[in-house]
Amino acid sequence: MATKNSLARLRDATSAEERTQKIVETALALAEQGGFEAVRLRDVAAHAGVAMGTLYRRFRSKEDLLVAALEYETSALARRVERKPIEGEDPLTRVMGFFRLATNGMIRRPNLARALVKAAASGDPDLAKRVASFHGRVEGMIVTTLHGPGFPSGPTGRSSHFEETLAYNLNVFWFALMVGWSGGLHSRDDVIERMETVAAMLLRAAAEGSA
Amino acid sequence: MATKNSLARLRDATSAEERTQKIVETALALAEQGGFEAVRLRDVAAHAGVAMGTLYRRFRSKEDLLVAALEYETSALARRVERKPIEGEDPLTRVMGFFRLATNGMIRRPNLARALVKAAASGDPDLAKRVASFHGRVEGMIVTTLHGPGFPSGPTGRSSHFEETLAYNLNVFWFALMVGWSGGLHSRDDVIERMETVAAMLLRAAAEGSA
DNA sequence: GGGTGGCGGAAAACGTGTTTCAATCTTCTC
DNA sequence: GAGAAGATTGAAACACGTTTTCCGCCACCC
Repeated sequence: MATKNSLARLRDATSAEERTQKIVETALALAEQGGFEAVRLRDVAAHAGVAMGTLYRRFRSKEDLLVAALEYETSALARRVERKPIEGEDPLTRVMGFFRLATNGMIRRPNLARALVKAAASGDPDLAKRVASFHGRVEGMIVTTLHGPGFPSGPTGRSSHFEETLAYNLNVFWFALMVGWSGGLHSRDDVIERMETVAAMLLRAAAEGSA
Repeated sequence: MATKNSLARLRDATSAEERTQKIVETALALAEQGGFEAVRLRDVAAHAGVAMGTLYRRFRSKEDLLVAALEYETSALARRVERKPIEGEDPLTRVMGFFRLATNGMIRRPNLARALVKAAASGDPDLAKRVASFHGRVEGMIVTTLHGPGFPSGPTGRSSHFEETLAYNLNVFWFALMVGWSGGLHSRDDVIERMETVAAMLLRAAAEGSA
């Protein structure tokens, strides 16, 4: 039974982390096809090859799972932005480049986007940490984009409290627009246009405030 | 059976409008006590003295009912604002007075507030009209408050496209902050503080833009 | 006045998120 | 290698939003 151990290890390469990832990827795939309701947890468990109990050990609820999926997607966006930083002369141009990228990335798969937004806006206090983590990541990307390419983006870069507040506010606004889009209140172009208006205002006010 | 007719009519005085209102008020009461989950539609129907079928004839879903409840509450706020308009020298002071009032009004009953916000942010496209109506009302109040007391608030008052955009953006931002509060992302004081920061920025930018 | 059509009402049925439980399997410790 | 501690499984049970089904009542028509 010495092989049992190694076999078990091989199998366990399909465990823990990978198992969780499989669950998330399955949820993403189902959400992309049919939105929030299409993510039936029985199906997720079956496709991912785990039992319901396991799924619920990893995630407290359907919303929790979908917020995890949102973090997963956000990581992909972060890699994209790190690989090819947003270009542009002034901060407004760059920041709008970022929001255009993010918005298009979401809206390219509307069912998925709606499902993720719904989960993130569900208001479940149990999810606060995960949701905050997502927002924090996006804010980080905004700060980096504000600074522009070539700026040390790690903890080295001193980002002022001012910049962080600005990034926070831009992110809040963008998220709210996505919620509105998700609920059919406005179109993709509305999102971009509103975002541009507000970003211009906030950046101008910030520039003058710090000047 | 001639009396049957009049009796039926009397009963019907408890019907239609009043019946719907009773449903909404029951939902509000339950939500105030125990939040979104506590609004069990079986209970709502029982308390309001109607059958499930009736409830579903009036409202497409639980979210629909709660958004209707949100409109109901918004009407109360609108009456309050009309009776005693927000005072203050400059638009920023007034508009912050309004948001303080609205925020406190919501947060005074946190369970209810969370339930209403969740419904409004649910992203169901079927609810778009009702949700848009709610946002429109709040925007109307914001425009009125921006103008200040003594200003014709009816269709007489010419509110520029600029003011409407400003009100729209302020409302979007406020709603997003309420979503964040609802999800435990920040406190009541955070909401007020963030709102103040952004309102100051947007109003300043607007003043300069139109100058 | 007896059929008839339709509006609601009551309640059962259904789907899906969530929980539970006993049995089994893994892993870690000695 | 044996046993303990914990994780996983499979399946059933439960709760609640939503849908469907069936029934009675009232108005209207001949």
